[in-house]
Amino acid sequence: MIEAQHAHDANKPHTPKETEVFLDEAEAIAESKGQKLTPIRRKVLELLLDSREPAKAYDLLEKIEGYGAAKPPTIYRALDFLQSVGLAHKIESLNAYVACGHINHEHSAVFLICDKCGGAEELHADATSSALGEDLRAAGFEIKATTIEARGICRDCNE
Amino acid sequence: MIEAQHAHDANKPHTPKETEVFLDEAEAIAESKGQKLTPIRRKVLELLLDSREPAKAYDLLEKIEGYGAAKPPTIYRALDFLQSVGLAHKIESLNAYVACGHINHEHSAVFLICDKCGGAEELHADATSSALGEDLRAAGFEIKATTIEARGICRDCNE
DNA sequence: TAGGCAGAGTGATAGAATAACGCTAAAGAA
DNA sequence: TTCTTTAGCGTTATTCTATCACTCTGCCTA
Repeated sequence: MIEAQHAHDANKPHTPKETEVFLDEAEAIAESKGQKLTPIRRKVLELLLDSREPAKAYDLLEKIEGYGAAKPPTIYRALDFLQSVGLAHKIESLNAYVACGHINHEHSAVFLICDKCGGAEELHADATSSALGEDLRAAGFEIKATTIEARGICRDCNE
Repeated sequence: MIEAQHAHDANKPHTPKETEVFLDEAEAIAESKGQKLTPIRRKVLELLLDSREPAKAYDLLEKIEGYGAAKPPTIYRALDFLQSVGLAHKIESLNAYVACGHINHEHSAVFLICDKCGGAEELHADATSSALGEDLRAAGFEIKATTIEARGICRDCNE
C-alpha cells in the first residue's frame, strides 16, 4: 500500500513545492493501480490543485492552452482518468471538478459548496455516510456510488 | 396549511384520474404560496408525473410539442418554477427532472437511481438527513440546500 | 385609463460532454 | 528483434444542456 499521507490542506492555497510533492504521490498512486499519470493528466491535476475553486472543464481547457492547444476530449479524458483512480471528483451541482483532498480513503465524500466564496470543501462525513448506507440497505437498494453535496455558507465566510 | 396527502405512489404508474387529482392539489399548493400553476407549468408537471423515469428537459420539449412548439426557455422556466415551489426536483447526476413525490414534507430528499431500470425513487431518509445536518453543523457550515443521490440497483431489479 | 409587471414567445448563443475517426508510441508476445 | 496489440492523444463534428436578451401580451392596480 502506497503511503500518500500528503502534507497540504486541500482548502488552503499550496506552495509550488507542495503541489509537486502531491503530484509525485499521485503518480505513485496511479502506478500502484497499474495506471500512468501522463503529462496531460498530471497537468490537469496540477491545475485542479492550483485552483481555489472547483474548476470547469472549459476553464481548464484555456489554462492548459500554453501547453498545446487542448480540445474538449483531451480534458474530459484526463478528468475521467483522474476520477477513475480517485484523484479527482466531479461536483455534479456545479459541473465542476476538484482534486481529491483525501487520497487513500475509500471515501464517499461530502462536498460543502460555499455560495459566497465559491469554494468547495471536501468533508469526510462518517456519520452521514454510514446513515446513508443504512437507509439504503433498509430500502433494499444496492449502492454503487453516492453523491452528497451541500450548498450554503462556509465557516470562514460566516465570520 | 393545505392538505396534499396524495394517493398515488410516486414509483408506480398512475391512472389519468390520479394524475389529475394530483395536479389539482399542486395547483392549490402553488396558490397557497401566492403562485400560479399556469397551463404550461401544469402541462410540464403532468409530463413529469407520467414519466416512469426522470425526464430530460429536451424530451419534455418534444412531448409538449403537440401543445404549441415550445422552446428551451419555456421548459426551463416551468421547471424552475416547479422546483421553486417544491413540486419537482432536479437530479443533478442525470441532468433530469422528477415530480416531487413527497409534497408537504420539508424534505431534503434522497434519490435512488437504478442503473438497470433507469428509475429514480425518492426516499425520505431521516437518518441520513439528520446525520448530514449534524456533520455540517460540526464543520461550521450553514446549509441552504442539499443534494443526495445514490447510484446502484433497486430492490425490484435485484429480484 | 395608464402604468407596471409576471408570464410566455423567439432567435441567438453559451456551456458541457461525447462520437467517431485516425495516428503514434510503448508494452507484450513470438 | 520484429510483429502485434492497445492505450493515449489529436481532431472534427455533433449532441445535449442551459441561458441571454429582447419582445409581446394580458392582467392587476393605481
